[in-house]
Amino acid sequence: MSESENGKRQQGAPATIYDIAKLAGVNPSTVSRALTTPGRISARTEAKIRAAAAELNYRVNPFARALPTGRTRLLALTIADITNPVFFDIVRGAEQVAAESGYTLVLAESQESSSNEASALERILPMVDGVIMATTRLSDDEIARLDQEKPVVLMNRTVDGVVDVVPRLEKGIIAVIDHLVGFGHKRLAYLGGPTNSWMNTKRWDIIMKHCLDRGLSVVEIGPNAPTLAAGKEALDRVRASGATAVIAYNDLMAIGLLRQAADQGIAIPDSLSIVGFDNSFGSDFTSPGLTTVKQPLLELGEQAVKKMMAILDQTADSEAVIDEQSLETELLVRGSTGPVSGN
Amino acid sequence: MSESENGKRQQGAPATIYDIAKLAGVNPSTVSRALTTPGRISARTEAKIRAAAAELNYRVNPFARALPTGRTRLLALTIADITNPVFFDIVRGAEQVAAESGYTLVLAESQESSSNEASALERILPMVDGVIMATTRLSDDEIARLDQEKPVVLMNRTVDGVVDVVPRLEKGIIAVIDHLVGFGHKRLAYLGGPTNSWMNTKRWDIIMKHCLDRGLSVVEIGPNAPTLAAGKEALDRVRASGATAVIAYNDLMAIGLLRQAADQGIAIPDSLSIVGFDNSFGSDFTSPGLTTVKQPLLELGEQAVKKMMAILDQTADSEAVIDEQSLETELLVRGSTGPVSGN
DNA sequence: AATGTTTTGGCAACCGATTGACAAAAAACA
DNA sequence: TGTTTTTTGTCAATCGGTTGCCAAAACATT
Repeated sequence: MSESENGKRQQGAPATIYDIAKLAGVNPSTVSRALTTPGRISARTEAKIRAAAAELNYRVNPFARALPTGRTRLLALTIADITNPVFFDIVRGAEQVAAESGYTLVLAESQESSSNEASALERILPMVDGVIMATTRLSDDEIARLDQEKPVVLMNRTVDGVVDVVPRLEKGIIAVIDHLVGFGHKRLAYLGGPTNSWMNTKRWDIIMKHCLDRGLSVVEIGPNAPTLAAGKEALDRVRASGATAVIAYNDLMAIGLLRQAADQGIAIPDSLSIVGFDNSFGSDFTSPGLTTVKQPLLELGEQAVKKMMAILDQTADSEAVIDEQSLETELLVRGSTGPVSGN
Repeated sequence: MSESENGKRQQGAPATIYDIAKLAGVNPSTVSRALTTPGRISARTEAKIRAAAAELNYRVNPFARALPTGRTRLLALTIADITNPVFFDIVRGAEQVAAESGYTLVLAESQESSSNEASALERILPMVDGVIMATTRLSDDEIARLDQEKPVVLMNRTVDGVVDVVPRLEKGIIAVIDHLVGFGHKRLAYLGGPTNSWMNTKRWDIIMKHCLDRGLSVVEIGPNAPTLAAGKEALDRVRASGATAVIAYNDLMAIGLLRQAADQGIAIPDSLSIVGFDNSFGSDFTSPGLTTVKQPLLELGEQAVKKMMAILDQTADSEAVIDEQSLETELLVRGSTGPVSGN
């Protein structure tokens, strides 16, 4: 912050194709063709133009390009709460695939509020080519309507008519339940997440079904916010339920339980087995580490963007890419589960 | 994915000011004025136009607007590694202030690589009004050059002539050292971060200075990647150094030390006191919780965007906003530090 | 009623690219 | 050499807004 502060900061206005045209002695449209339609212009002229472009340090103006083409190469990614580490790998996977294809991600955080989400989307929608919803609190109707305007890819949720990426839950959940049964648990609890979370309902349904099949008793405790604090608060209710093992809606809540138990001097897993969902960042920070149903988060993000690309530039194999559902959940055993002890 | 799949997904092309003009029976330029320059157009006409706009569900095309004005209301935020939870609150704080002012953030992750960072910026630069660098691996020169093209606000780093937001480190660091001295520690270690991190050098310099002042011995162990894994790996070196307390470059590394110690059955803080930096997400997941030098991360993000706004729309108090440096670090004591025990 | 002043809205150029249509130049063929 | 075909580059319209300039309309003043 010195002398240079006063007045304009950027002097050299960025070069345009008109500048290049002048320098190379051709028409602007020739420049455009040389740069975007390889082969359309003779090699000699193209080389001359590229040299001029390089000399002027030219970069296309994405807006000027977006205007006639309608394509911005921008993708919206909506998440409920950036403070939730599940999004780490989702975002990273999405980022990577997007960058490879020359797309850029714009993050829209809703902070768990559907009105926030709607207004953020309102703002971004006109400038993106599509919307990827990692976690959305919007209703099915709103999502379907959105999909009318711009292509949508949903993660971890299904809405009729909308493309989605949903890892199969069954495998992981069956493995957890078998794991707990193997330790002698007979009374389970499910610590539920937010009401308007599609995934929450789904997880509970499948858990309940498989507990019934095996003659285990299971109760749902909730709904709760999907946060560390909510997990802490819920510990008393979980213990009161008489369950010897609890499966939480996500890792954050499970860690909350774990932390609260530590504070109260309750031994984990001796007095209570705890399982989370997602294997998100931090689930191995605790002592003991958290047993969890791992989601392929990185792949989730990757596949969502791949599907979006398939929708956007319809190629031969688009159909196949869009219909692919290859992701699975799996059990990851750490120290927070163990044999039921005589209580 | 049903009947509606085939062919176009979006039918109703978004409304333009021309559509509104036709519906309201006025000239397109009048529509533009009515919508952007309140007061320029008579109340009656404006009302008519707004009604028409509402009826057509009109939203400005940001690109069409950006073309003549050169302002996109998009801000780039560069971070080194989205997997690092320090960014949670930074991003959230930045997001919030940006959204209030009608700006949208575009995240650019460099994954700790300066070439990645450069290429991501290359892609985004033409479409943003400014760049906020939360953690950058670029050199001073590169940053200064960037600032020539588009306004830059730096976080946690200082480059001559570039606007920055840097919390004062002294207060927090002095408090830690006094805290450790109070517990009887005489031999400290600093577990260093990456070489090209400005902040790493800064932290080490200040720690060293104050240790010297108090006649404590201190060694730097590093450089290291700023990751959990690097922290784990470093434990042996830390113990070999004979230090009774270690201050890590960031919380992630400190947690790595903590986890590794737990795995090896080394009691914390009895055998070794551990301190982190940042108070980032997850630093209270561990047992014991991590003592850390807390950074005002949310405010950091907020203030960075505020400064950017001040640069972008020069108002009366811009100077004051840009020059403000009010943030402080402070000590947050949890369980990972304690009295030195006879070893 | 005549004149002056302020409001209000329209015209047209412009931002920086893309692209269909076409003419000039070059190459291929007879 | 003359004709046809292909290649190459130019012209001009277009995307959807913004904005300086100007004329018409409304209002105020004498």
